[in-house]
Amino acid sequence: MSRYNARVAEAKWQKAWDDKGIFQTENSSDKPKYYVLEMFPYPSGRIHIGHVRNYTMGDVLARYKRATGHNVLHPMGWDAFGMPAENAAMEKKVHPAEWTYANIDAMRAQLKMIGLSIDWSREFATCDATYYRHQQAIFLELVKAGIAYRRSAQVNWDPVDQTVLANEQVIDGRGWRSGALVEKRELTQWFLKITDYAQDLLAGLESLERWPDKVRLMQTNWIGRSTGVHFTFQLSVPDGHGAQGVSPGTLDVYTTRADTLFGASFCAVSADHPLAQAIAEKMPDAKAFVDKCRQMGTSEAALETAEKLGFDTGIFADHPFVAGHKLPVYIANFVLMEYGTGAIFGCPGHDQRDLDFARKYGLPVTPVVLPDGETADGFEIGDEAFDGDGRMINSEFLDGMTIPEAKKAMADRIEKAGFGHQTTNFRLRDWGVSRQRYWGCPIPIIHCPSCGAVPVPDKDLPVTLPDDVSFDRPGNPLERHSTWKDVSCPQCGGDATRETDTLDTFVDSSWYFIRFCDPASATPADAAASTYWLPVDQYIGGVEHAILHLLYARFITRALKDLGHVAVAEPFAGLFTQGMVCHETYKDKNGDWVPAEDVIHDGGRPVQRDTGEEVTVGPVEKMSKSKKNTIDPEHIIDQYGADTVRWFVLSDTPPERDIEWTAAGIEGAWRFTQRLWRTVDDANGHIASEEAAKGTSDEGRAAALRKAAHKAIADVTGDIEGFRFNRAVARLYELTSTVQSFNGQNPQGAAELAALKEAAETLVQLAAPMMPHLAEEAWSALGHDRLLADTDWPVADPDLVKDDVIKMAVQVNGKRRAEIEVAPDLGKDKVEEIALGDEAIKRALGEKSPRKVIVVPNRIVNIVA
RNA sequence: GCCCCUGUGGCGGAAUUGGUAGACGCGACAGACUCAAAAUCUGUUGUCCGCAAGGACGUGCCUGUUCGAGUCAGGCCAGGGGCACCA
Repeated sequence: MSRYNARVAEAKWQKAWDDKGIFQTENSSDKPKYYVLEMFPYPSGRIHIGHVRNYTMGDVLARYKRATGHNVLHPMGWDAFGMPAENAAMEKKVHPAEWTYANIDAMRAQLKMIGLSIDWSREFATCDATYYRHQQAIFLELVKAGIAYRRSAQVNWDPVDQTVLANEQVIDGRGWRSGALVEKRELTQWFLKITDYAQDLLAGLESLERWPDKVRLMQTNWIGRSTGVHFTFQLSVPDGHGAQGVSPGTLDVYTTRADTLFGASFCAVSADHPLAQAIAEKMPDAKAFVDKCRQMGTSEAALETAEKLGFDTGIFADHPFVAGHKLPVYIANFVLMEYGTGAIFGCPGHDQRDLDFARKYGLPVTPVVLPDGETADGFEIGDEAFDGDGRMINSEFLDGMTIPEAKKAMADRIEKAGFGHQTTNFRLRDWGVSRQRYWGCPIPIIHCPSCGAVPVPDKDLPVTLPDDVSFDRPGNPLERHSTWKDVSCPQCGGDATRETDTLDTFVDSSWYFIRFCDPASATPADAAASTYWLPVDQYIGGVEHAILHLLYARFITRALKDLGHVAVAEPFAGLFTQGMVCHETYKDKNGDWVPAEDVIHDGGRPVQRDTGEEVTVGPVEKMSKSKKNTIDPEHIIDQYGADTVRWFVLSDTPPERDIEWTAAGIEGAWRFTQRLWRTVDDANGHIASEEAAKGTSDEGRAAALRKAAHKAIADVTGDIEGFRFNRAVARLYELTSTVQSFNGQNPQGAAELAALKEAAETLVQLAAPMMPHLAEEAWSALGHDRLLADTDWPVADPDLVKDDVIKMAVQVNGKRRAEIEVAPDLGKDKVEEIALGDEAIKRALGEKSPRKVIVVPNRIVNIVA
């Protein structure tokens, strides 16, 4: 009996695939095309288990599709721009490009160890000038089309480090390095008009049938289409008010609950609203409040969880339908300038946030919707606003209406009176793409004092990043790089400066899948290649990208379609979102994190490998560097081989769910690797035995084995198609056990040996997408010269997949009392007869007689007595 | 705070989508092989009552719909993901 040597076999078969170039793909074929893509990695330096899981899933699918006669595109590249490279530059004094390309080399080598069926000839990194050259061209086309534009927007500003901070770099309102209080600062920045596509992006979701419902729902909510009313309040400024003369006299609001207008008790405007700005200029305490709002984070979560604060401006808004009813106008920290008009009216009775605000500032609370079943007399709002269904009260001409009726009636009345109109509003905001950083795609614009923002002429593209930069000072090195920055204007020839902002890395990842179709194309997208390959048939990646990356990619693809670059509007026909990889966390007696790879189990106690000191086991969390609970796949592959690691990440846990990495789990996968090899090896011994060939077969046993093999083909095929890899794994465990026990029963004769050969080959073929190296080795051992990677997928014989007899449970009043065996698709009457004749059922029924018998064919019988 | 997801034995999970809850694996226990250990093989393994036959309970919690609910509806609880400059 031979033992499987993963190290030798894996190197051997990787070379065999490579030498024949079988994973290199042509841009045309008689076969149907299939484009499988996993979200490309950020080159952080090391592959982590999450990558292995992601790429293994894609590889299973790619290999399966190849075997089922598809022309498969399965490429790999690098999402290579971003902040970590600049952080490394600051901390380790290494150039971002050098750091990034070294990481790519290291990670490419690691990925190749996994044995992925990737067409490496199409590889590129987004930081390659050959890639971002085309991104710059696309950007200029977007400028020309009016999709890219400039406007002022706020950023997080660290006054000590003199730099813009990402939201994740703001911790409790302070800069992560300097600890200084973060300010908001206005900068002129580039935006992409994704809002022009809001309705389109929303409608397109309906066609994405092979996307998870939850992702479509999240995007729907993110786009946030609502219908409501936009209308104008008349403002009155009391005599002697500090803001005398600055008020524009009116205030525009947007509401989705026009029906509750009679319950309004205040108005509120954002601190960034022009009215708030105007008042702040005249009133010092208003300015103090606005400044305070400015110190809050820019993230929505920070705004929503912050204490709701307001500043009473002393100005009033006149209620449009109640003469003399004046609503105080507040500046409030929870009103977003970005949404609607940046101003609202508050109806505390029916909105929890408004209610909290009203209670805090002593404003009246008038219920205007009466819950069904309540009486108007004495109905009051307590601590909870009522946002359910009901009928209007206290609302004059709306009284007695349902909420939808009242919304319509109020909108009609406002339109007729001429101070407002019904409108559709989106929560989606335009996409700010300017980043004040070096390590990104330069924005190909030249700012000229006389010509304005001038596009860099196409012949001058790409605008490449200068290499000679230093990170010893804070801020963007491009801004102080005069030989790069100072240029002459392409239009007038006068002195001008380059745009020093670079593009958001989400732009890089919004069209890379198009570039893979033909990475050498002289245009951003080769028409023939992209028409052939797009859309991506199956995209696979983390659910954390469910909104931003996927929405931006859908948007850019639509824009490129409108610009004539691609033929499709939707880039990803199928989407699968995988779960994360988690691991236990460990701390030492000082409460410091202990690296998971340094922890061993000594007699059940977790201890540090070197010191033997006991560690405390913390919760199972997503693998992260900060918690030191990462496992380096390279170490595991060295120890067990790639197939074992691939098998583990596919086993047990459904792909969409989080998986926990455990030492026991990888051990179990390793034992199975050896068991599978042994099973095929043993089978081979029987098949080759001249002695066994002379014996006489038990036809029944041979037939049963064939049946098991063909059922496995049907099951595993369905499981791979349906992304149920964990179940495919379970089916392969079963088939292995079946073949193994057949081996143990001394098979002989033509029929048994033929069945055994078929079953062993089937087992190897079905395992191949998951354990490609071992499968090739076993396939070769079974006497095949042709590569398994080039062999067709087995086909199940429908006659062998069918059951001969079906076990049906029989229930009495919903409780299982017996099991009967019947022929498949036996008539209901017959089944009922057999069920009622069963001894256990007679006993269970006792004195009672059946009142009703429900027979679900091939499933269950329920007797109601 | 808002949006989305998840919750089943000691553990990972399965359940043909409303029809026998616990497939398959891990762990544990018992046995075989071995001088011994490892490896391997065989068997048992949701909980409770019972010698057994058998019975009761059981899918985070509560309520409901149904002949029948892990699955559907309503209300909670707990954990996770996203929230627009992390990728």
